[in-house]
This record gives sequence, C-alpha cells and structure tokens, in this order.
Amino acid sequence: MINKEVRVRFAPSPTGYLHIGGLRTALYNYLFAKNNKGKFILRIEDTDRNRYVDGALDNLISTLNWAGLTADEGPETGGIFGPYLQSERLDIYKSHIKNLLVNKKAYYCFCTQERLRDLREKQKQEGLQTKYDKHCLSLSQNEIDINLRNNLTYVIRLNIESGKDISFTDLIRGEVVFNTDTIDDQVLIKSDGFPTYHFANVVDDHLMQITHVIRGEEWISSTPKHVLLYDYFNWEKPNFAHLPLLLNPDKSKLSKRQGDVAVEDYRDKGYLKDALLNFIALLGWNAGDDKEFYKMDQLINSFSLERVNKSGAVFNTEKLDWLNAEHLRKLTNEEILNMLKQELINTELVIKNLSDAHLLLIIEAMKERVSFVKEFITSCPYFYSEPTEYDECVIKKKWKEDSPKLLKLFSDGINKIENPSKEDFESTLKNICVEKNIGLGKLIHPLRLALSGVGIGPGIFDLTYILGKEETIKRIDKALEIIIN
RNA sequence: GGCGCGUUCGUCUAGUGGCUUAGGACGCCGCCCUCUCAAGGCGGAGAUCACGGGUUCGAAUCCCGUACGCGCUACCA
Repeated sequence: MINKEVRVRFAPSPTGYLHIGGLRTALYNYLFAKNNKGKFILRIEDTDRNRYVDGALDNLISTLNWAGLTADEGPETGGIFGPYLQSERLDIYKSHIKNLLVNKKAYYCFCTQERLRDLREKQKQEGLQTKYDKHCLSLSQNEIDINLRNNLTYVIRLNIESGKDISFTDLIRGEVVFNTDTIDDQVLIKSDGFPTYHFANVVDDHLMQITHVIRGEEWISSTPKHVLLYDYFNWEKPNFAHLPLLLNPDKSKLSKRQGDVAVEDYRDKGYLKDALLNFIALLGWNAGDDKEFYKMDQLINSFSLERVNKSGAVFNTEKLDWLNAEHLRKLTNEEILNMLKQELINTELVIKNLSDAHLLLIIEAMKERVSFVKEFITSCPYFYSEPTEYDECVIKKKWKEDSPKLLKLFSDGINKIENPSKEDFESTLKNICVEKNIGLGKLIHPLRLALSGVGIGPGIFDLTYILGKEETIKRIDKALEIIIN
C-alpha cells in the first residue's frame, strides 16, 4: 500500500449541463491528482434512466475540456478500468450483488410503492424517522423463489445491522460518526435492474482503484452506507474528503433559481477559463498566504486538501470580474487578438474590417481599461465606426466657444503632415495650445468628444493615431457640423 | 421531526493559546498621479471572531451547552 498511485474521480450524472459546483469538485479532484502525480478519472453516473437528457454527456465533456480539466481516463479517453459509463457496467453490478445476497448482507424486497409510501406517512405522523421496516428480510428462500418465478418486481436492499456506530475519517472534517439506527436499508438495485448511486459508486471506486473520494458535502450523510458496503465486501476503503458547498446569496445550496449555475453561462458571458478556475479554487481553499492570482500550474503546485475549508462559500461574482480583468491583462496582445477576432465575428454590429496590426493597437490602448474581451468592442465602439451622437454632458462641460476654431486649427495642422506619427499628433496639438496660450485640456477634451462621442477613453494621442489622419479630420468636420447646430 | 455538518468585516478569507488595538483581497468612499476613463500608489469606513458558560496567568483559537444556518432523510444523483 506504500507509494500507491493517487487515483481520483469526478463522477457527475449527465443531467444537462455542468454545474458550477460540479466544476469546482472536478477542479479540486484534478488539482489533487496532479499535485500528487496521480490520475484524474471521469466516470459518468447515468444510472437514473428517468433523468436521461439527450446530448448531456457530450456537453459535459466539452465543457470540462474547455476548462482544461481533461481526464486521464474516461468515456472519451478510455482506459483499462472502463467502461466509464455506469449504464454500460450493469453486468458488473449484477455479479457483485450476488455476493452480498448469499451473505445476507443484502436482500430482496418485493414491497410495493404504495406500501412504502404508507409506511413512510405513518412514521412521519408518529414523529418517527422514516425508514424501511425490513419487512421482506423475513421472507424465506422458498417465498423469494416463488416471487421471483412469478416475475414480481423487486429491489435489492442493503441489510443494515442496528445499534452499531459507523465512523470514518474525513480528510477535511476529521472523524465523523453515525449510528446504524439512523440509517435506512438503502436500495442497491432498483426495480429496473439499474444500481443506485450508493451501490454503483462503491463497486466502481473499488474496481477503478480510486484512492480518494473527493465530493460535495451533500454526500456526507450517505457515506456510512458506503463504508458498510466496503466492509461487507471486505474491500479496502478509499480516503474520503467532503467539500464545503457553494452557496446562493441566501446561503442555500447553489441553485438555478438564484442566478446562473451552468459553466457554459459563464463561458458565454466572456469569462476566461483561467479566471473562473482561479476564482472557484479560492472558494473554499487557500494556500495560507495572501496570494489570490493563480495560473493553473501554480494552483496544482499549491493545492492540498488539508487547506480546504469546512464551511460553505457564497458564490458571489464580484471578485470574479476583477480576477477576469487580472488574467486578461496578463495575456499577450497576440493572445487577446485571437479572441477579439472571434468576438468580432460574433458581433452583430456592422463594422469595418480592421487589420491585425490595427486591432493590436486598440488592444494595447484599451488593455488596462477593460475586464472582458468583448469590451474591446463595446467600451470603445468608436474604434470601429464613427460616432453618431455626442454625449450631452460632455458637450455642456467641455465644449467652449473657441472649441470649433481650435479643432479646425488642429485639423488643418494634421492635414499638412504626411503619415503623422503619434508624436506628430502630440506636437501639433501642443503647438496650437502654446501659440494660443491655453491649457492642453482646452483642445484635448473637445477633440476627444469629436472623435469618440464620449468623454472617456484611452490617451488622446493614442486615439488620434489609431484612428489615423483621414479619419481624424473627417470626424472633426462631422462633429463641428453636428455639435454647432 | 431525526441524523450530520457548519458559524471571523457585505462577500471570499488569514488566524491552530500570548507576535492581534483581529491581517489581506473584492466591492464601496476619499486623496495622489493625470488630457478623460482606467491602471497604479496612499488612506478610510466596515467583524463586540453567533451567543452563554467553563479550562487557563492569558482564548477567535481548547472543552461543554444553546441558538441559528445548511445538507441528508427516494427504486435522484
């Protein structure tokens, strides 16, 4: 058992989309695996046929791949412990349940849904814990055989001995104890022949040689059932680590009702995968220092389960926006260029075709002023098409009586220069101001307004230079015409 | 109801008995820089460490109780 390779799994059920909480569970599993030079396995828990959603599996895998959390083994990659879809492992569960059946660790139950419902209701009314009453445990082998021969529907239940303490050591919470009196005789095999999560996950984790089960806190209550199963099979138990939940603003478990929870929603909103991963990594974990900005490899190097928190964390995206801007600024202009071009293709605005060199100038000028790639378009549309209106507030504040004359002077000055450089724009403007004995702002502000229609943006000489001589002159003329009237 | 888990600024968190008048980050506010907006720098407001008892010379930190929150309580995962 020494130096056993670390093997962890992310085991989602394909119900439509990857939940942000699921992404964090996957991330922690991935980080733990990579930190320990182990394997990250993707296993699909598709044992509930009622919840089958077409296309969910592909969506799940592609979203995981987008995030860069690619599995070392899984339905897509394959591996020697496959198949990795539980719906394809039915024979395996069938053979294992026999083992439990002959040892009386599991038993057939022929109770109808109605009986079960009535039983539950009665227990509830009496204020008792709702629990199966082991009614079918007393069936003789002969009765069972007859029922089976008559094709009565049945489930197979875990036979839990009463009055015993079951404990396990959770890597995050320490020792957790449950008494078997509070645990129900869980259904292991459903009437459709499919296993329940509780049975399949134990069998698979064992067969796939999973060393650490890292999953959400909502599983902590059912862990004793799993522990019991390992004991009944006489299998070595994996380590358990139950992660704190991601919460809604009202502290309930993060859900669709209170905002976007699908990873693809955040991808579509323009969040960088590195920023999203960085953000959710910090929701429940920190290295013990003040570091907040992490790239993937740094996350892998610093991660440890010991430093995962016990309490839930509200999924509040304020900090996510900031992290997105931080990650965006760390990207090279060329990397941003590719994303911007994609964004330009997707945009519905009619815009002129700009060269890569031109786009690179825009990126450089705007990099410090945006948080999202799409803002290279939305926060500075004037780079792509001339303004059609001019901010009234700015006109009121900055447009003075002498503004038209100054702009005209500037326009004429630029017009005389062949291929003006950024410095040419600057010296032209400064010379005018010196000559007229006025502050630079007297010209800069009206000029910005004329060129962009707004009062905010990158440095004025960046703006003029990126727009270029012809466009600058043209826009000054147009502004003069419109604003004066 | 039962069982389990949790509880430090609005939010994410540091803190593992004295270094703490509880530190950082986001957000918010102010100042500086400055052609505007950002970025950056500086500063501010913001937490009686859920509450009550212990233990100890000393507790956010250890123990007990209470409250509150959350999770589970299915032939769903």
